Amino acid sequence: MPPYYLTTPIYYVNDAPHVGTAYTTVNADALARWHRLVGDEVWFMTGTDEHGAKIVEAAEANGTTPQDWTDRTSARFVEAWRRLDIAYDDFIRTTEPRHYAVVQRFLQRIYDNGYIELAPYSGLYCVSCEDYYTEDQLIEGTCPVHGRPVIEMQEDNYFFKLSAFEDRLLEFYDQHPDFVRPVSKRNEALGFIRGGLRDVSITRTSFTWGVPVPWDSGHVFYVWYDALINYLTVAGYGSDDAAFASRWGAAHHLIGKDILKFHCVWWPAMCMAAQIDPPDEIFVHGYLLMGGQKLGKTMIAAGAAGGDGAKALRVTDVSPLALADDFGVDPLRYHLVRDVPLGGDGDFSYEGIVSRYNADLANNLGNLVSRVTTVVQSKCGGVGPACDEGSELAAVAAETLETTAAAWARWAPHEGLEATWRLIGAANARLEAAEPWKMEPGPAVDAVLGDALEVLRIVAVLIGPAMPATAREVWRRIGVPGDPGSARLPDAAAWGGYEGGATVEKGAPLFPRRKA
RNA sequence: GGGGCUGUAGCUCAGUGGUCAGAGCAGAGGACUCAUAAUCCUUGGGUCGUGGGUUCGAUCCCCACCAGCCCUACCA
Repeated sequence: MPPYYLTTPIYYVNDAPHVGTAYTTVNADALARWHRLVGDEVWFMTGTDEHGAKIVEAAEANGTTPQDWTDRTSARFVEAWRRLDIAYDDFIRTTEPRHYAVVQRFLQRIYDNGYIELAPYSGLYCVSCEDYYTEDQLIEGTCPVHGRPVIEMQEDNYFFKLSAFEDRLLEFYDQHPDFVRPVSKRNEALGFIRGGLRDVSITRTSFTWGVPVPWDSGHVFYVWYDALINYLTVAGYGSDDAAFASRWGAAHHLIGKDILKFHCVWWPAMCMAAQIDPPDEIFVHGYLLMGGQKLGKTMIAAGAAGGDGAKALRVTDVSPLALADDFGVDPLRYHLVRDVPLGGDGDFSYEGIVSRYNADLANNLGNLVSRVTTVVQSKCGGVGPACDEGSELAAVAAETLETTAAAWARWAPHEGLEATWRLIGAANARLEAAEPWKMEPGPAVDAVLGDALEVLRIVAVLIGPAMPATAREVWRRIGVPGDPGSARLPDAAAWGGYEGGATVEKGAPLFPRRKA
């Protein structure tokens, strides 16, 4: 079993999970499940990023300590991912002792290698960004990101000598053409590197909520600088050499485009400085856009505050948990995986979810389950007949498996699902042509319905990564024992798996059609 | 200022230096009634953003322009 180590970004615990973070996490979970399905030895992690001045501020504003505040906010992510059926193997919090140990070990190594040095730094500082700005970067004297006033600050900071890695990074990119995908994002990273790299200030002395710098007790590491290292903590850096050797040789980061620079520029340079390999691959996805606007914390906050009445009120729908309550967990997951190609930006709208839900889930998959189980009741006494080994659908199923698998393998789960749905369409067409509901019970009816049941069995396997609960329910209704999540390709999708003789249940519609 | 991306049927998007530019959804017509007013069949003539250029020939190559988005040192 080839190892496959998949990571999401760790989420900053300043606010609740929103649809954007759910988008990343659900897609990562679906990809992890897909890799398990094809037999990879998957290690899938997510977590929360909990240091920095903003956390200290938020804790104070809420009348509590940073530790208490991060305990509470991190728990909201755990809960959200539980609700959304995220099957991670590890959830890391950057405030955990295991992470402190790895950060200190890793950065001590870089320090010992001579890539970190002390330098005085003074300038205009934004507390929210935790960063300095030059005069001309400011907008009317305020931070260009947050619009907040900056303050005059001076401190001795340790700097990571990022500038020393310009050539080595370019060389690495040259030798690893698939390091960053898609290509458009790789170009962006290359452009950034070619534009010249500045050394990065990586420590702070103005507060203590961070990982202490091991060689200088007055400093803590800057939050981003400790955050990236979480991937190593989970992989077992310095604590489990066997796990680390396996996982770090197969590390795949899924990230949003906003943090491209840290992952595609800083991170490989940090790895080089510490004499380990950079990760295998970084896949950069786009944003969900809503009415052309970035859908994020800021927008949610603005909406909650009032603003433009009708639109602002829809903000509650934008909570992934609210959407899950409304549509169901699997339909939400399906929408997040199916409707937006990973890599580009995508539109996110209530109408879009409803439209996709009705077309794919209610009319096609759900309705197919209903009609097949109904006819099995009336023509086969509720017992599912075996499929026909020589069915014309066997070839369609084989082609579907091939196309679906190829798509998932290249980070195109939306195309994978699209391909899977063609098999559902073929089954519907086949029923229409054969009209088993008009036939007398017998071998001919059995063959047609057995084939339809076999399609449902295979479809359940293939949709499992995106909709695990639905996959289980389909198997249960058609009488297939076990959990499709434990199935392994390609065997599980080979034609002929539906043996017949099982009790088929006609239940309520899987996905009741929604009114637009 | 610099860099990157996008602009293709009502909507969301595929796509290729050359026979009629494609899919899904929506819409239209028909069939059917097992099924969740579902399904199946038929139906898409859209200046492939605008103007040039290269070429025997471009939607796809080059240039300019227009429109929109993003990055330019810390919100997935």
